[in-house]
Amino acid sequence: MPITLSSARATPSDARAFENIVAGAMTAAGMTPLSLTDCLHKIQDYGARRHFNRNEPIFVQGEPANQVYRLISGSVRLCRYTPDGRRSVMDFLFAGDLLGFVEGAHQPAAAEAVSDVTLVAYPRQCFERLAANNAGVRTGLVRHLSRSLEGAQQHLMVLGCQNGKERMASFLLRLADPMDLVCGDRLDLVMGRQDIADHLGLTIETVSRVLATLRELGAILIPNSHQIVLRDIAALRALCAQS
Amino acid sequence: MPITLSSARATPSDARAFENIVAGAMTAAGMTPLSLTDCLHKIQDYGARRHFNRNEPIFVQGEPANQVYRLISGSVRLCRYTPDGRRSVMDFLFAGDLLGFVEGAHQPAAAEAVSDVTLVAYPRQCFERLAANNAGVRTGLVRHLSRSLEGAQQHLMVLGCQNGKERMASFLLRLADPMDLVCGDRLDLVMGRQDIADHLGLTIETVSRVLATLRELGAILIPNSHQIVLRDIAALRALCAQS
DNA sequence: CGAAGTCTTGAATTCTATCAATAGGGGTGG
DNA sequence: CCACCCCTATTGATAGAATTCAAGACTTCG
Repeated sequence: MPITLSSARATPSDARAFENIVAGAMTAAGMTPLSLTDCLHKIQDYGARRHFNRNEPIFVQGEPANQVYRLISGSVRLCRYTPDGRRSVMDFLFAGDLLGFVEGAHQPAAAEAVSDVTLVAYPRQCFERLAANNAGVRTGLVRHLSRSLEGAQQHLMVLGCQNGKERMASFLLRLADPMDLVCGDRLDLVMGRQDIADHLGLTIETVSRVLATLRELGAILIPNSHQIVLRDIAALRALCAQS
Repeated sequence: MPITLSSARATPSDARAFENIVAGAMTAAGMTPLSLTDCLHKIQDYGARRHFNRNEPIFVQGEPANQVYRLISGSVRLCRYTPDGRRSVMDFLFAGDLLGFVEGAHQPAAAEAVSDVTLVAYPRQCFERLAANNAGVRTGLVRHLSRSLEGAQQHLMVLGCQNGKERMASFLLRLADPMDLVCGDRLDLVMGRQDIADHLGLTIETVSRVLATLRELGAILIPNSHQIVLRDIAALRALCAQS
């Protein structure tokens, strides 16, 4: 069940409604093609709104990929497991992020709720039909995939070239990225130490120690284990110096 | 200069010829949409055939991305550099692989010839025009991006979860992947030890030592530094056991 | 043949993992 | 409201893995 942008296959009756809404939204917006996120957002009432509790699986690795998702609130970890139980947290996703846009028939990774999560799920066939008839959606899909690839490659650099302190600095700055950074900004760490460890290719103990080191260096404050104050952003930037 | 699949912008005169050829090829093939690779292959005489010597840059990180490439022969490393000179080899590419299909205006990574390389370069505008009018090309682009992302995530697992021996086993099996594996198969290592090290997040010395260890375990033979005989494939598979 | 580059091997150091114990925090039930 | 318990996080001591520094062997090529 690949994401075919051209095939004219049977679709649920909702699909036509989707397209009309999107078409209307696009013309109303004055020919500016909507981003993929905006498109899904406009039709989100047609998707199924779902809720997941902390640590609940949204989908598991290997299950049929027949839905695509848009995250409304909360945060999600995207991770892969080895047969012997090791885990790699590929990425963390937050409100507004997209999820489940894969080409193959099965989910190559699992998605789990880091905090309580609300999202909208769309049948994959509906999305494919939407894409088949809407150039803006196709552009958005390509952009989404490109950005995901870009992010994965940046993280490959982190895991391939950086030591513990540098990895943590990169992680904190990436978490803070959306906000325009000012020293003293408070950062919420919704994910636990084990999640961070599996994301950075370290152990939970090393994560703790590295955070303590950054605090001793004066780069951060740790008011509690779920909050970090970025005390010296220049120092953090210097640590993770990567292009 | 994003890869817009829908915009009707001015294109070079060659673009129309591209489309006709591809359209012809597709109908001749009996409505089976061509893959992106096949599409580019069919029109490769319209691209510029170029040659690069060993270690020569094909494009550098940050340069304007205004061409896309299809590798005819030889092998290429795709890598990123940090300001302080560290290098991460994101991937190795071989004959038939695609290169340079990025969304942004600039190359996020560098491409360098590992061995002598022959490739075909197409102006990006031509490709975009082709994609705008050809559903098969769009499908192929999505598939290419999805597979690249899949590969990057698999490598994230390697760097995040595996030790030296396991990384090397994963690397050898991935290199051998296209051929259906038989114990005793000989593998050509076109890339040097430093390339392998920067790909696996190790040092050149560790790469040497890990290879020696795998030889002592009986998993491989090393007739010379550019060839590896896969002596015990089951042992290699057991080492890199990842789903 | 010589020289430069690449690869291998050795010894010491550094970083991270592992094992183990303690401390903190949040929620539940008395 | 407090006490208790479970889960999570921190800290310490030790072991192990990979890096670093250094020297020597092998290739390749002029």
